[in-house]
Amino acid sequence: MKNQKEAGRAARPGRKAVAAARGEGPVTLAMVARAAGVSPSTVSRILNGTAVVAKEKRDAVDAAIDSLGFVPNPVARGLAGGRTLSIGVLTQSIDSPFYGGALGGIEDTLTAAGYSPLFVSGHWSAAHEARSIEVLRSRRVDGIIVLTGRLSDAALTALATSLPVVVTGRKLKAPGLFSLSFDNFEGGRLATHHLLQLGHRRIAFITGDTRHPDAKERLRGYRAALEAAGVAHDAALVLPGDYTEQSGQVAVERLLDSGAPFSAIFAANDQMAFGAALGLHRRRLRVPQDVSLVGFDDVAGALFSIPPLSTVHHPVVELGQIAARAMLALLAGETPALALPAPRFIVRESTRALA
Amino acid sequence: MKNQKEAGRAARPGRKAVAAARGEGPVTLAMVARAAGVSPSTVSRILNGTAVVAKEKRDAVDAAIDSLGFVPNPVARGLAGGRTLSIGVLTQSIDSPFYGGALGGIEDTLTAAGYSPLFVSGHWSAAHEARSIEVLRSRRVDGIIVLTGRLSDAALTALATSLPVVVTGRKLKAPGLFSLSFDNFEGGRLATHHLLQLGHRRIAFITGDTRHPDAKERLRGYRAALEAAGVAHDAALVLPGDYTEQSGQVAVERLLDSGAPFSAIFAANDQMAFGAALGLHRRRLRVPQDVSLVGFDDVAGALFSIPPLSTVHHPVVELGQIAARAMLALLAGETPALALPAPRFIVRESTRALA
DNA sequence: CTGAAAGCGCTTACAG
DNA sequence: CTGAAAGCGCTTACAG
Repeated sequence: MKNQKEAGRAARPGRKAVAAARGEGPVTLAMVARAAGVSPSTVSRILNGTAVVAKEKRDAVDAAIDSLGFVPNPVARGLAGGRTLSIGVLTQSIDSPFYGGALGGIEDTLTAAGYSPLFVSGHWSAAHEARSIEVLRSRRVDGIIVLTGRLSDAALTALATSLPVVVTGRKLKAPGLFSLSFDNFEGGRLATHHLLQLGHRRIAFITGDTRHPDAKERLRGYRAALEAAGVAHDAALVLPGDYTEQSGQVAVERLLDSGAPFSAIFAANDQMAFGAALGLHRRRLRVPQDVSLVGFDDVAGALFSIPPLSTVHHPVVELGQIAARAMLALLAGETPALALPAPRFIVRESTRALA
Repeated sequence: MKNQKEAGRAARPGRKAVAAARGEGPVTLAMVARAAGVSPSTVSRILNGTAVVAKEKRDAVDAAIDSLGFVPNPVARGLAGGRTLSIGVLTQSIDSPFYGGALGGIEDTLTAAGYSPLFVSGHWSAAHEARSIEVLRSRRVDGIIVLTGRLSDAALTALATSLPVVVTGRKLKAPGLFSLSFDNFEGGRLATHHLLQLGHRRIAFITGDTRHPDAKERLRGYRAALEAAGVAHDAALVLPGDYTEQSGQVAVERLLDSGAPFSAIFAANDQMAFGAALGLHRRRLRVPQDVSLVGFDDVAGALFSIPPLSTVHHPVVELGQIAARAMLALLAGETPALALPAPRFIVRESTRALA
């Protein structure tokens, strides 16, 4: 009997000894409870604000937490309570120059609220995205933020029935789902309008992947601005692109080879604008002296390109922050009342009035 | 008695009903065991390859797993087994143009091995990094990959006593720790050598934050190359920078204002080279006609800068992949035998022979 | 307001 | 080779 008890008690010190040897101090909630002279339930309730607890017990627990340096184990919390305090974030590529800012905004906002983001990549494929979502679910994230991507609206709506979902880049209404979309149409209009104001009439447009709604909207904005200005639309001036620098460069080569006259280029994103700039440079065409160039997104590099690129500012950091705040609201059972700032056109040095 | 039993049994269907209503199917290991007619222990052992199991039971379990679509819950696994199959990754900024590639390499390699990366940012502050490491530990990651940063060697060595650690950007030997360092000295030498070969003698150097070992090494490489070529070192040609575009631009302005003659600039990273290029552009100096310019790192933007930047290729994607593979090796109890590729200088269009 | 107890979904000695 | 049992560190009805 005594031996058994000894053995039983020995288990704890043994564990602690091991932990100590590893330079670690895995203080558990039970230890805090013991130190404070209350039950684990009470400690848990104080931790979670789940119930009102007598002030003196609360103080004793707080003191114990401090002195022991207790940090709740999110893993155990996840198993027991069903909350892991982690939020899945589906991005297309963890190192996208475009989404980088959004990831940072998400991380900061979530971390400040005690949540951890779990980033997974979709690699621009619906299949990959679906797999990544599965990883997220198997990790029991409390919610999922989807940065655009190719998942169908139906898939997202279905997902939202089991988890709060925040999605960017589309307009979707469904229970448990909040969507956030940037006004790409207005952005496209703004950029084109800027060029028109400078006297340009022959304005080429390099499209993004037109399977994406945002690419479509930007194109629509371009057309609407031309139309509003009474400029006839010329199909020869619309070149296909896919949002990569490479495609921007190729588009310019084609445009030049086609012989169609133009005095300005509007690339549907900055990366293609950079490629276009290089394409022009190769043909000894100067920006903005010979050709005015505008981009879209205002990625970090736009400020230091040569010349600094005039572009539509896409508030990606805010996008991330707002997406995260919307998720936090959803988690709190609230209905997010948040929206993205309107597009602004940033005039830098890549455009000039038509002589 | 009957009622109790009913109530007891009702719990399961209730839960399942809820789950079903949410469109979810949280199949548990216990369900698999029941379906296969074995004990949970056996299922667990098959899952983990922890013991040899009779072929027929194994087949039955595999079949049950397939038909039920069972996915083990990593959260429960983490609690029970002490392994979470997640690896913490401490980066400085989730949206760094430089580290982006490394994060992608880490993600791909880890994901393929069934692990999930948990990215946290240090924001270039040791205090922040320490806090982020705590988040990682509280989440019970199985190991931590540290991408440079400001943590002391001692802190990392201590960390490695409780967890496998892989650190980049320094040379450190300690139990449970593997370090991976790029030959920045050689890279600095290579870039300078390229300029020397083109006939340049007055080569300015824009440093990184010299508190970082890599920045120091690059500077050392620059000096060594000059010395080897018998070129006197001129302190007026060494300008302080901090790895930002902004600082590169400022450095060039200072250099120009100082009146010190020079025909080439070696910026300790590409971002500063971009800033320097803009600074030169502002003063109507052309690259490479008037000034040759080289960078370091070969970030994505270098290929499409104008002109495309000659630079030292820093294999960041491989860095990430190798760091992840080293972690996997450490986790398997092996000693990683991995190293980074040697630096290569990439000649593009920002340099030319001195007339 | 607060405890005792059961349970979250696994893993792992402990015994066959 | 395989089960029954205990336990990982929490949370949450259930009873006071």
